[in-house]
Amino acid sequence: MALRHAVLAALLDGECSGYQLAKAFDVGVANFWHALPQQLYAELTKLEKEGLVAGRQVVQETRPNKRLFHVTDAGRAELEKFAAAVSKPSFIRDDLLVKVQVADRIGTAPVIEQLEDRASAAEAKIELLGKLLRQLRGDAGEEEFLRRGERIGPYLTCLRGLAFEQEHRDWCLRIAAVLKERQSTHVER
Amino acid sequence: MALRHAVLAALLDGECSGYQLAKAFDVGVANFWHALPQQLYAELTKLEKEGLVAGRQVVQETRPNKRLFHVTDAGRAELEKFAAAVSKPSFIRDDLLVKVQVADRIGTAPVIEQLEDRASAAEAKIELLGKLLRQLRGDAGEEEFLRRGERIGPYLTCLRGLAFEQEHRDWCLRIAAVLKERQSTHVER
DNA sequence: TACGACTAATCACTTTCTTGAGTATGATGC
DNA sequence: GCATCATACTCAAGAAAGTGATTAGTCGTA
Repeated sequence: MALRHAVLAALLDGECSGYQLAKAFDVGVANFWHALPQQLYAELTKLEKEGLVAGRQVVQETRPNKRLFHVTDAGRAELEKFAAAVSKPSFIRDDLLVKVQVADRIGTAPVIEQLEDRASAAEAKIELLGKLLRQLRGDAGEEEFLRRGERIGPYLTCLRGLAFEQEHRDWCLRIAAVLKERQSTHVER
Repeated sequence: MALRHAVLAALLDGECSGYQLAKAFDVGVANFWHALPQQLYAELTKLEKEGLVAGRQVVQETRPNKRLFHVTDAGRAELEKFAAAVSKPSFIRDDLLVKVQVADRIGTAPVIEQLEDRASAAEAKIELLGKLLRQLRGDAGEEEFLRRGERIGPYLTCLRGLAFEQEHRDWCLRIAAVLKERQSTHVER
């Protein structure tokens, strides 16, 4: 039940619309949670009903009207309660790992291809996150920023995202190499 | 829809019961998928109905009877199809990250505590995985084993699990340290 | 000899996530 | 001038995942 909290967390950095939120959940926020637009709209509706966020209609001339949401006091309280509660452990859950687990039994070729695709995707994400981090910390160095920066929360989650993607890329490349070498040496499969 | 494939993957290493499977999903298999016993029993039932696994009753004297399942040819085919299909990208999805994102806004103390708990949990998992890896590769060194070992799939996923846990632990400790230092220097929060 | 842990599993239910389609308008590109 | 993209959102249906409780015999231990 943490999508709601992820939404509250994202809205804490300023009023925004469901649409903008959906974008955020595709880049920065994606480092700690992922969701499709439909889920976000649905969650916003629920949160509004429960009084944890409030929305206001913004009439626009050249674009469709939109609703901007912000976190209410009750919403903040809910977040605080959430932060104090025990968190469930985090798990890796990845299709590709299932495939690697059985790759040596059922054929390595398609898995190698996917490992390499994943490595490229991770590489792209790494660059993106690097930019995001530089942007967040401005002129300051990392140590300096973490000591004295105003708002470090998003920076810290991005660091995690970055480390995750780097680890992911390295693993993908290493495993791809291992499987390739085996493919070429013992051809008996 | 990959719990079914995770189950098939786990059963590929030998016939086992729902109960044994549940144990496996708590240690080794947990490196690529996690599920509760109830989910596994339910999935096994479905898989059996679809002919992807087959079970046989084993009557026991001193323990409750059990059903041992193995993957059928159709199940193998399904796994092969799955391995060849594109995999959806993997996301981090972690309560604790949501909390860190807002920690500097709503109070760091409970978050620091949880970060340290997580770090210990990760440490324990790291040791466990280290043992598992040594066990899997037997006498051989890692490089050697990966080149010539019979069954390297589980080893490769464990490597990923290990790297993940190490990264997780390091991040938790670093972030806890950062938040602590801020707590002590600018006390104005 | 009572207590809890282990083996082995099932039932009932809820929440969450995904898929796919649909609406409407303005801006941008070829 | 036609196509596609971006903004902004909604609805419905279904699959997947998660939660909680329950049964019941056996084994070790305090």
